Amino acid sequence: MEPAGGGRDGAVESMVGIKDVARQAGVSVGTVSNVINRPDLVSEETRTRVQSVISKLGYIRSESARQLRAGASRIVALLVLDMGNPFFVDVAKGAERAARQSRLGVMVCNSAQSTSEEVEYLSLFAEQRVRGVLITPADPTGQSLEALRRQRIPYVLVDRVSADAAACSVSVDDVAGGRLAAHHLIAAGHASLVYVGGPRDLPQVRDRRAGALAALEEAGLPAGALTEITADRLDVAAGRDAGARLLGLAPRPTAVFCANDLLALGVLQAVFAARISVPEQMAIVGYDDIEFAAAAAVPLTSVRQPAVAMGKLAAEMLLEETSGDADAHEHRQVVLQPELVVRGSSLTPR
Amino acid sequence: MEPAGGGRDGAVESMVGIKDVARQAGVSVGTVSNVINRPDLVSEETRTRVQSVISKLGYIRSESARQLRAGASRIVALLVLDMGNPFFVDVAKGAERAARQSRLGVMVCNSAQSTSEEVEYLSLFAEQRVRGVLITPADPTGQSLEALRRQRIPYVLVDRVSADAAACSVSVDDVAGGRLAAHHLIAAGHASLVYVGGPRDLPQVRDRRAGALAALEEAGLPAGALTEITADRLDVAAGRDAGARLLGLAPRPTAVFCANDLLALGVLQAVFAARISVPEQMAIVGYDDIEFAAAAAVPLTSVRQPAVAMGKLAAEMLLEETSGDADAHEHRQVVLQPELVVRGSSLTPR
DNA sequence: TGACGTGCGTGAATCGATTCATGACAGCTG
DNA sequence: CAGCTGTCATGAATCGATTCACGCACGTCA
Repeated sequence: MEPAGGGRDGAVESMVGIKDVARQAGVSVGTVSNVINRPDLVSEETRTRVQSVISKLGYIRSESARQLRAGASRIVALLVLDMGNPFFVDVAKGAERAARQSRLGVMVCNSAQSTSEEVEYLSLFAEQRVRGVLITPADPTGQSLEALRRQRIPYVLVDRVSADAAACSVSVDDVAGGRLAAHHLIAAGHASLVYVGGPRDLPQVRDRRAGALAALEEAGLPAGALTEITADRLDVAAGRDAGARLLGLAPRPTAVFCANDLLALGVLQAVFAARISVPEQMAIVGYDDIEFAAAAAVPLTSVRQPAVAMGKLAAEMLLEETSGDADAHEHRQVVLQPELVVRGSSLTPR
Repeated sequence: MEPAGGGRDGAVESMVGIKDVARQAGVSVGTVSNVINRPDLVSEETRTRVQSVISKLGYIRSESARQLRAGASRIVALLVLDMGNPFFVDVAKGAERAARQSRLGVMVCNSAQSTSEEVEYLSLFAEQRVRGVLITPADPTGQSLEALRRQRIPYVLVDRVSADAAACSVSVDDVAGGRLAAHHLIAAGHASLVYVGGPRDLPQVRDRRAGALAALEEAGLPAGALTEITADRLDVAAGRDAGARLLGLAPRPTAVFCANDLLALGVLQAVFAARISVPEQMAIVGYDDIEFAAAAAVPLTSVRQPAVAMGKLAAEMLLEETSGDADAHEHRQVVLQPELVVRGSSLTPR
């Protein structure tokens, strides 16, 4: 295209490397590297001269080369279950924030709850020699984690507790969250409630239910006071289905606790379509406190998870693990506490 | 460290490289490389032997080294304006899908509409020598794009039209979308309507308004039939504010068209709180058709953008550009068509 | 004056894979 | 048998940065 260096600056030919800088500045490549990485080893004069050449040529150092020597890259991977769920978007925000403070990038990927996609991504991460992985595993057997361990890739579990303490983890106390929600409904005068759950193999779903049962027991109510509806996924459409089933129950329930906000929004929609007023005739509580919970036609009471904090903390723990000696590191299991946010969907009628 | 291959597998010491494979298999490193990259150059026998050593040692090739020679990495960057907007999440899904078919990874990052964050990310991408960048620019001056061009990083604009045709772009015809929405409301009998827009410098906001005006004109209505309310951001909270202002208008509007679904949800919530029934007393149309639009208490009529297709197409165009000769490539401006999805929030009363 | 320390810079080795010119060897032909 | 072709494998050069042992110049002190 362009004849021969006709352009304004020298950027016509491929990429300017450290050697070009060294030549222009009349120093060795080692010195240029020192200017960049250990400026205190270089004399004031040389340093400024090299710096100016760097900016004149628009030199950008190659991460590939740097990481080839260093052994690990400056990228942290985040593998979540569902990018469509605002909860995980918040986790990603937190992780990104923490990573950027160390000038690291975050590669956010979506396993969409599929074990095979998870495996595929993990192998991509291994090839990239990522600094570490933040993961909410989709694979219930734990083989994915086993693979990470074998390949000596540091990882931190997000929204999961590490069963065998073989890694760090950051999670939220789902039993406590379930208890908060159920306790709130019971205190409002409801003597029985419905739990709209999801796939049985999700720890979250089980724990939140366990918390609700605990709250019933504390209130002296029988376990039979909890009716259960099982959705097959944790999204809005599944919530609508669950809502329909809910309305078929007799006597009609007055209080519903959903395993997540997407389900709750679906339920709310079904209930609203049936012209049943919320919260007067039916109280609804969700879980996660996503932005859309507050934005629903009837703002949704929900159990807030510190999602951003969780992502941030997870990333920080990963950085901590990968910066010091690997041997000196002790795995930690951090469990954060959820918080009830009361809104219109569950206010006591009077 | 290790005396002489004493462990179960060799994985105890650091990382197994191509040299280890070569030694074990009794061939040269060049041959191992050929087995991986050009298997047809290697005899059946050697190939299987090397393959088996590879899997026995659990060899994983280093992307850093590979890309050092190749010059570019196997990562595509996606820089969006707002990760919290499900629209961009869908774009990301599409891009990811296309990228994975070529065994590329996507690094999704969030500029949060901040020019400075955008700049920071772009420099990270440059250091990483990413294969290319998919970007919805936050910087209105175009300097970010200028920098990309100077550094010879291929990029594709997403949800924007390239003004000077200096790059590929994939966008949706926002004027047509605005026209669709307004036409729908006019056809339902509304003789005037309100446009809830956002920041003036966003092309989307302007174009959708222009489309609405065009529809008015086509229907023989005066331009004054369009009242405008300007939100300062494009999120739910801003929508609530706009809704409050909307309700203060006299006479009360009967039809509202919002520049995006987040705004529309906010408006819907404000309107609902004021006990005004939708769509009987007020019709509302949004834009983007995010999942939560259908999930609203009154399902939201919205202009659907082919977000997933857009992300997919953008990624494919980028791959096309980066795989062939850069010189042979001709930049294309693809404009997709939006589609009206009619739901409860705007059904004609009778 | 010679020994020594210090401050600054050099240049070669290195990371792990790719690529290509070269060579070894087998099989075929005239 | 010499000459030629084609198939495979080799090993060295290369990508761009980091790192470290070394050397040079200068100053200080005994």
